[in-house]
Amino acid sequence: MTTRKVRVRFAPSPTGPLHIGGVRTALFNYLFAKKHGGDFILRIEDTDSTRFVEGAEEYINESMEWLGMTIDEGVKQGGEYGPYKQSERREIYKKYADQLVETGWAYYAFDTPEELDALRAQAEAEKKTFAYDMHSRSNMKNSLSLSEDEVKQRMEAGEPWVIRFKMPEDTDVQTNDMVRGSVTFNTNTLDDKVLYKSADKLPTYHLANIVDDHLMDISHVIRGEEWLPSVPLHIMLYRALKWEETMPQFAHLPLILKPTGKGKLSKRDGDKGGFPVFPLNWQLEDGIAMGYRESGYFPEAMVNLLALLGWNPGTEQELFSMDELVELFSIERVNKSGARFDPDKAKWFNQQHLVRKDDAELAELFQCELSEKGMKAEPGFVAQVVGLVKERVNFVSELWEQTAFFFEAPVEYDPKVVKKRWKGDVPAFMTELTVELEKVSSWKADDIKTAISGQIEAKGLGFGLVMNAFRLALVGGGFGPDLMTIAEMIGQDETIKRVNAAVENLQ
RNA sequence: GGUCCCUUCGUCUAGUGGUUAGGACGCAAGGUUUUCAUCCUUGAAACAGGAGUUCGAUUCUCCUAGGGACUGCCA
Repeated sequence: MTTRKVRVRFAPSPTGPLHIGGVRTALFNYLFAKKHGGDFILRIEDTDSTRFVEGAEEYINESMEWLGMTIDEGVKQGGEYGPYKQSERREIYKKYADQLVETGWAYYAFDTPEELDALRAQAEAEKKTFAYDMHSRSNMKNSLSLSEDEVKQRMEAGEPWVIRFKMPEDTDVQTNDMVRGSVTFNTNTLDDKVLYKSADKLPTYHLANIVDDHLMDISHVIRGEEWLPSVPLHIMLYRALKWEETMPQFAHLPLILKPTGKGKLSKRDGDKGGFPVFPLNWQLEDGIAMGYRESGYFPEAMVNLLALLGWNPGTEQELFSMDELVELFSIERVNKSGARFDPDKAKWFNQQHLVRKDDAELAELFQCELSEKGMKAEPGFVAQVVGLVKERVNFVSELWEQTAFFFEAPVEYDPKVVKKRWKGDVPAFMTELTVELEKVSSWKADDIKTAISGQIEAKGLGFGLVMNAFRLALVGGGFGPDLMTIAEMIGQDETIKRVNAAVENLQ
């Protein structure tokens, strides 16, 4: 058996912003493709004309680009297997739907949605479940129960119809899932799914999916666990179309669950917990759905955290670049059980990636924030500042609150610190200290320290007491990196000015 | 209800027929730091339950319980 080229697809439907679970599915597809030197295809599954959302397709493209998942074939990229948008492939599906009817694998049905709803409601009232299946199909309005003439008549009269798959009886369907192993279903529990609808001349997901995967020569289908129950239908479809020989291999990924409580992660969880569930911001009628990008996450951090939700390389390494993930990824090491999303750990991943960035790169990102605040600073200076504090922030957006004092004198002083540090002999001493600071001829951290230490000793004061007050004057609070370094960086004049200002303001 | 899937610290997970069941996030304590943070050290914390197979099961099998997905002319 010759091993065929790996070709996988990510096939979202453009009904809104891409969910984090969808992003992970895309990522695993991408990693698998690249690991095996294969193609990563983006197919837009817009077969539900009623759920189409403007802008969703562009959102998907932008998300993939931001995260660094390069698409080999797709609507924008083109390719030899196009079109890559299902609404542009109508004729193709119609042909195969007809073929299934001709070969007896499917039939026309005229039951209206309202009739079916009524039957479902009725069944529910009797605590039963209605299914359009091998048991009920003969009582329904379809080409199996109706005479040929009547079928023809209804169709010629323009009555809407659908094509349903005629699920065979009592057949065991077995699949060898790449993450779950052997799974078996019996067709007796399956229903006759709609494959095609005349109303909008479009197939449903099931038919479109099989036809496209076959025609696009997809080798592996990697998708969420919610698709597992439809595997037997899909296998039967491959069989009915005589494509079983080249049927792709399936892999069903575990779900991403809520941080607390039950069920799979949803948009509401993000709102409640204050963390993003989407890669990019998405405008809603009643507000905005937060995105990772706009929340300050690095794309590589998001990729990293998503990769480890349901997969691990078996070592104790937790931080990976996209290249490393491609190198190490294997579908066999994907977990079977659902993974709860942990917002705290997500932050940690971002912090880890932030610390690992070099100062110049971070400085560049920080410059944007600075200019928004009307601050101008030399790139070299900003890089130095960033280097001093990057270990104490999770996001670029937190940089300002840690470094504002490098760019402007404190506008206010932390009252708690004032109360604790600015008392007794301190104010008087600080005034004297400015005189000493004036005298420092070489404004370097070490020299400043020597000067201050000498003065403290001469006065017999506590080192800590003075230093904390000095920090309060320069920073406005009790935080920040090494104080002497701060003094050196803001300069001699500014340092003295701030001490004087503090003495004046904190009487 | 039916079908299918899943089950190791609170969370993400490693792991093996014989281990002190390992790591990470978070949490707690201590230390370093003139401060905050970092950092370091330490600690608490798990094999869902019951049978069976076996000299020995967290590991293999079965059952139970719990959780989840699906059950649309949605994907």
